[in-house]
Amino acid sequence: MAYSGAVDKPGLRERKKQRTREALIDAAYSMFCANGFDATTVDQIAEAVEVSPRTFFRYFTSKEDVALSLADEQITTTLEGFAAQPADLPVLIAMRRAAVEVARAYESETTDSDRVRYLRMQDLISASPALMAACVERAAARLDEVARLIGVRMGVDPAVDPRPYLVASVTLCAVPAAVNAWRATGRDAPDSELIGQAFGLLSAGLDHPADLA
Amino acid sequence: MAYSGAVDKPGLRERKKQRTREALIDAAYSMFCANGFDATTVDQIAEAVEVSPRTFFRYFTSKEDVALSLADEQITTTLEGFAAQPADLPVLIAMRRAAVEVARAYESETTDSDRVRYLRMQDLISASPALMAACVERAAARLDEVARLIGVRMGVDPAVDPRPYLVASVTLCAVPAAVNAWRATGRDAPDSELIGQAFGLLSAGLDHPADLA
DNA sequence: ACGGCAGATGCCAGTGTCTGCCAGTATGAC
DNA sequence: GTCATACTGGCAGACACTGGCATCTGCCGT
Repeated sequence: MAYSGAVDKPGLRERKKQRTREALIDAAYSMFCANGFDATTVDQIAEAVEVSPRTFFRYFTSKEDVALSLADEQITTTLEGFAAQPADLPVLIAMRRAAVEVARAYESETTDSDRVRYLRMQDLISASPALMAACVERAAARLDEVARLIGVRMGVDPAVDPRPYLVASVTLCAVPAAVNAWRATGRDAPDSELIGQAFGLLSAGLDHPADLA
Repeated sequence: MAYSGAVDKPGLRERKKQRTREALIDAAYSMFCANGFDATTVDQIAEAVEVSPRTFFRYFTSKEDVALSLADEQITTTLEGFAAQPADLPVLIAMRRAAVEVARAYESETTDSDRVRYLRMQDLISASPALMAACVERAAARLDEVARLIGVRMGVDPAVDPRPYLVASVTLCAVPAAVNAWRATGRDAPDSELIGQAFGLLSAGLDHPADLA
């Protein structure tokens, strides 16, 4: 290496790739928000970044992929936070804390572009059924992983006791849907609070009335 | 009308349409099961029934549609059963009863073709991510309808109180996912039992241990 | 510093889903 | 029998996505 200042310089090729990837995401989000997800074609996104359409598919496996790349990171971060919670916490409480932490982190993001992009993504997913489906599909793909983590905390084996799968399903699928609906009801509380409330209801049992604070 | 014997004869045209529709579903299921969902093309299905591919799309909006036509009916039936439950039952209990009833009805279906087709559908959906996604997309499309029904029973307005949406999401999305995972764990209990257990856990609150009977 | 290597990209052709459009045919109403 | 209507087929085309091949460029050993 030339001079050892940085910990590990990624190399020119790698940086260029990263820039292309970011540019594709940015262009895609702009156009999705301007014209809608369905009305935006891959060709248009590629043209905006001045790469060939073929190249787009070398960075993202599908049109949905570019829209949900942020959501994926979010899930990953949440799971890391979940695993790091104190071991004596009940499962849903631990999951709630992790989810709320992540939402708060995005909400208080200093750089505008990150925070705005996060909010845009929420709206995009809400607006497009195709995206919503893709979102759940990706979540389902991680169901095993999540169930395993939950099983560890519950002290049971997901292969024998199905409860981890139930909790995993609820977390991955029902909570986002509920938060989405919640936002639709007009309350403009930040997502972090809505997430907290959704978990609260689940934790208490859905049939028992709970205060909505 | 010609002669008023039957209550309302659907007419030749209508009957022919119904036959075409059934034939398409049958052919599709056979080929899906034989070669898989993805490996089966619309052209092949159309050719098997001797209609043009164009006509296929006049009966079904997509390839997924033909595979999920049964699931749609199932949801509809469940919702009807839900609305018919005694009004003093808690929401999840009522939903559980309705869902279990429907599953039982299919399991004890007298005509083999219906029962077999139901089981085939389950396996198809489990096996194909694309189908799973479409399934969720359709469920999401009915979220408002379900939330409205639940709101009536809870005595709250879904436009103000988001809890109906939470329950609806859980019912439409988390429960099927959990049941699916449950089946994957190897237990070969009938779906009706798995559904019942899943609702039981939700009703009690996910953090409290519950017997899995 | 040079040359070869591997990865990144572009271009092209092709598959498969799905949608308008227009014309031909069959059904039901009179 | 006649006519409007609905159903159908065939065609052209948009769009997502994939494989193959040629080209170029950053990377690395010598």
